[in-house]
Amino acid sequence: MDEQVKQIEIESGNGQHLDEETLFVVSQTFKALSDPTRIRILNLLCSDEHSVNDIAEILDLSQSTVSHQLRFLKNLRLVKFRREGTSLYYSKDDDHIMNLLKQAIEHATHN
Amino acid sequence: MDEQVKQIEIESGNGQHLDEETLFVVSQTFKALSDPTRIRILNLLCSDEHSVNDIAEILDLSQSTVSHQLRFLKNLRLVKFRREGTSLYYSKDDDHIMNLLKQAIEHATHN
DNA sequence: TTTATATATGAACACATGCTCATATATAAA
DNA sequence: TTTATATATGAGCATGTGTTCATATATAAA
Repeated sequence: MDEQVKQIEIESGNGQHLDEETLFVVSQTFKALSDPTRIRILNLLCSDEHSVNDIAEILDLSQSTVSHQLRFLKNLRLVKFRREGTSLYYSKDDDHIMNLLKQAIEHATHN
Repeated sequence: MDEQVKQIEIESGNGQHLDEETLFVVSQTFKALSDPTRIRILNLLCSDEHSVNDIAEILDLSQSTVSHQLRFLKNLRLVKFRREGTSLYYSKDDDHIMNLLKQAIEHATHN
């Protein structure tokens, strides 16, 4: 890699100019984590996989709400699923972003 | 699923139950980081302090927009300011959250 | 096939959000 | 005081968002 490009990339998270695509991806990622319902779903999927109806029952949400939010999270590749009969079991699909959520929760509870 | 199993699942695993206040604080924090304009402002304040007009000029935003967003960020204690004459110099006020932003930017650019 | 169960989907609605515009406030200098 | 500069603020508007409701789709069993 070219040294100048490399230097720019190193500094990209340190106050340098952010290109439009990066800005979009970062804002979308944080938007996914900015809704209480999605936070609860991700927090539940932090440890284990769960079917849609399980998530709805555990978190006391409607099946439709859970399905809509899972689609949102799936489009951002934050969760994935596997089929077993008629059930779809969802689980986390981005450990780095899940770690951001964990940090924020700890930051909020430890103060 | 019966109530006892449901209760156990809520409190088990790595993802602990999130009370309403934690949920609110976490979602508000991520909401602050979910808008491109606020991301650009925070990214600019990552290294140095800047006056309102400086931020507006550097990022090509209106003075009103910058002031509104700074109030938003100040209410969440993500930024602070000091007065010097008629100018207000804003700077970061939460290194932990700034670190979350930095991580997300690096995650977005390194893929 | 019919029936039951699980999940996905789109429309509609209420509410939130971010920007612009005009104006208010605050400090400093003349 | 008057004037200039810097910042804050509220109203209005267009757009975005999350939920509910009804319904569609998909898989499995009878």
